[in-house]
Amino acid sequence: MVSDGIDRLGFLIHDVQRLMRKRFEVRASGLGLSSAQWRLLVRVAKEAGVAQARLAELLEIEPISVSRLVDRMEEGGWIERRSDAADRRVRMIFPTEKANAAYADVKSLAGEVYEESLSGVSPEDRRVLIRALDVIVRNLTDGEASSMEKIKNAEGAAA
Amino acid sequence: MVSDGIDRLGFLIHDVQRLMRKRFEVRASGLGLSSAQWRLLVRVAKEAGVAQARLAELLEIEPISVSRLVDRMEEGGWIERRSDAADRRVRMIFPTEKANAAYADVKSLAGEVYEESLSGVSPEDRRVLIRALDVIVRNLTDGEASSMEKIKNAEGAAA
DNA sequence: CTTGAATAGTAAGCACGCTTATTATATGTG
DNA sequence: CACATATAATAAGCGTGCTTACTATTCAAG
Repeated sequence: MVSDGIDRLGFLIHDVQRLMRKRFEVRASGLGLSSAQWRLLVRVAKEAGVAQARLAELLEIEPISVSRLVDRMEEGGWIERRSDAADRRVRMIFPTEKANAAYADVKSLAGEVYEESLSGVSPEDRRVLIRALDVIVRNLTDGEASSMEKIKNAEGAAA
Repeated sequence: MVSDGIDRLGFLIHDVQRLMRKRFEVRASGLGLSSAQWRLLVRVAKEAGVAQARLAELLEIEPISVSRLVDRMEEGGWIERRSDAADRRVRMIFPTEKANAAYADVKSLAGEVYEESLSGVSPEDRRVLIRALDVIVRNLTDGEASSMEKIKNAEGAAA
């Protein structure tokens, strides 16, 4: 019962997240890109011109968190804010040349960290791991809707 | 090759950690215990009188992080700092009555969050998940030693 | 005993998440 | 048009991690 280690799930996830982030940031420190900035950059690379509010949805963080992250990334020369002529509330986010140039490098760097993390884990177990994590994300994301409103969000995602 | 989803590992871990912490904190908000405080409390409950420096080792966070966490937990009435007569540099940390009383409740609350997270994951896959996460922690912790000193730490852990 | 290195704890300041509140702009309804 | 509501972004301030630098204390050498 206790020996399955489920009671350590939270501690394990917390430790893994902290260690992976740390390792990534040591590697990427030469570039000056944090892991949070990298996550944002991946999205912006795929959807150049995306609005901050949409980024917040995609990254599942609050708009204010995007705002300050984008502040620092703009200072770092990774992204550009441009105004939307059609809706002057909106700031459209574009990757800079610097970001495009670094993209492939940082991607392979992230891949290295994943490989180091998974050293000794069989391909079979890796699949189970990823699948289980996907299920957890889904369980906890849906659960939010049950405890609060956010049902409109679910509709939005389905559309 | 790409369809195994390994390239999403960092994103998944990050999301799972954030969602689990959030869910825990919503549940425990009535108590005023955050997940970081809960992690520390578990250690203190097992080793009453432990020094802050030792807590930092156990939790694998920096002493300064323990210091400020303990500040807030002392304010919240969860722990007590007592001076060590034998070594006046040391602050020994003890759980309060309030902490002891809340311990079992919060533990079962954490268990609920884990169960909700793992809904739909088979016992078999749960074992694989825990095992894989354990391996990742070990891979990334050892790797730190290779890049820095910390070899003495490994000895300490073995003793 | 005195000097110097090591250790325990803290201070200051940063990154990144959050909540709550504010400003500017759009939009829908009378 | 005018007013209410909604939305995009930001501001202020907090929690938890970090690095770097400091004080107080201990301990090892001389």
